[in-house]
Amino acid sequence: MFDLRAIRQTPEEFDANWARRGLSPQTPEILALDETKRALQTELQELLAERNEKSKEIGKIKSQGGDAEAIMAEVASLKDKIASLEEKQKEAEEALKTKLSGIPNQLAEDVPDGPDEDHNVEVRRHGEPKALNSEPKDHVDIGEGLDMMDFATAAKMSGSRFVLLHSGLARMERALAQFFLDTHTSEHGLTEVSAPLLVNTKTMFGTGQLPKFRDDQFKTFSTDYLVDKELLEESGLSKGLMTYNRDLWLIPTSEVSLTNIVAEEIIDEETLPRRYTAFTPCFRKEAGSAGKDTRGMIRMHQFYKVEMVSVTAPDKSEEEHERMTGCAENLLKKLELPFRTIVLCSGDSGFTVRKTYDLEVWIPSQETYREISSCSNCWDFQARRMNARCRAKGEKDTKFVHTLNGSGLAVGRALVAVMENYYDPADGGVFVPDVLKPYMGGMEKITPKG
RNA sequence: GGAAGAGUGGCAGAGUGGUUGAAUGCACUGGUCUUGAAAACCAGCAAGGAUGCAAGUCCUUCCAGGGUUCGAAUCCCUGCUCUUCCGCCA
Repeated sequence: MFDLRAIRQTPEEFDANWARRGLSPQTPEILALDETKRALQTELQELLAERNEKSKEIGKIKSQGGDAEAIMAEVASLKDKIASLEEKQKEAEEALKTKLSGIPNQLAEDVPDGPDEDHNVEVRRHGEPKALNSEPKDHVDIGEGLDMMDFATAAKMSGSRFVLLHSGLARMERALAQFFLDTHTSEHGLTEVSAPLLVNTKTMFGTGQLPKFRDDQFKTFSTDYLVDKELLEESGLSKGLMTYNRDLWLIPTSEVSLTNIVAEEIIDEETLPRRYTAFTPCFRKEAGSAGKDTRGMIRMHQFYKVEMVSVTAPDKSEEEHERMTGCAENLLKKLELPFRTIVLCSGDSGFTVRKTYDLEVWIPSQETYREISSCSNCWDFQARRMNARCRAKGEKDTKFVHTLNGSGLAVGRALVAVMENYYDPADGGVFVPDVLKPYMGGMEKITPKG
């Protein structure tokens, strides 16, 4: 969300920034809605002030035993006017909020301009892809060769974009997650959190998944709710029943749960930054990805991810962004996987984001780098949506915090990367990276069953 | 799932229809005193918004939504959360 005062002052700057994402000018509509809302609000407040004053007078007269009939009638006559203005004001406010909640974040100045992912800019590179003396095998062939990766059975129970892992691969997935978490907590100073996987609508709004990306989310529903909804429609009862809502959303990333920890809070600025990490499954509809990455484990409806989230004071988020990206890179270095870091261009940057670094790991079978982590500075965008603020000692005013999130790392994709980069064509096995051995009982290599 | 109770400012906790945005205590901030600190004393201390050059004025908010009323923290309805007990369960 945005600072309306700032938009009023320099609308052209906001439009120019949004234009970098390919948006047409947004401020004329925003300012018009804002104008309407404020005019109604002022009018309403004048009436309310009149009502309050006269009501107080009635109280005074009555306490002195006088007759207040005349003035009571006067106030009563204001009632309808106030009710209708209240309605209009609420509608105007709603319209403004709807408009604002669908507009993406402002981009940082140093985000390169460009229409799509082909215009992202490489920042640095680490490691060299190994020269292969045979055709590279992709992770599906490797996994099925090991008899430890099973898409068919997953499809039977859940449809496409699900998978079962067995034995060594299942254990390696777990080992990766443990290794990531332990490195974050012991070396990077993050606090491990175990948080809800099902969250309410307000929470999904806070981090920006709703309302715009509704179609990408999985939603649960409860029969209780349906019963009540039917009752509601039949009875034509008040809207009050609508607030009874046990429907929950499956998190698409633990960024949602971790960032919303500070929703509605006022934090002592001295206690910032807060740095969280969590290992959770993530659930995504992948609605817009039909036909994309249909083979293998790259794009699943359910996958594991270790997430990092930082909450900082407003002047500290840029350095925190670099730090966070470094934490993710550190994991790939320890795994000895070749990767590069890129900065996303304007057209490829996400809705909530001011600036994003992607880490891309080398995937031999595709002879290219593929995304394995995305580290973003959301600035005050999410904080405004979830009303998360901080206050410096001795200061009266509160400020919106800045929030950042990054994968550290996507576990499924990390498994893919390890399988392909550590593949041994001699026997179809997969060497265990040194850092994972302690997590796999000292195992040196995953070898085919039997 | 059933029963009972409760949700008020950073915390604790008064307040059951009328100058209550809210007593009091703690915490916090400034001051007096002190070599310094503590104690004591004095003063200040919610958030969001509208309007205005500003000083200020006004509006909203006592879990949330709806209702009654000239007027709601206070009365009614619905929901949510928490506590205790029972049931069920990993």
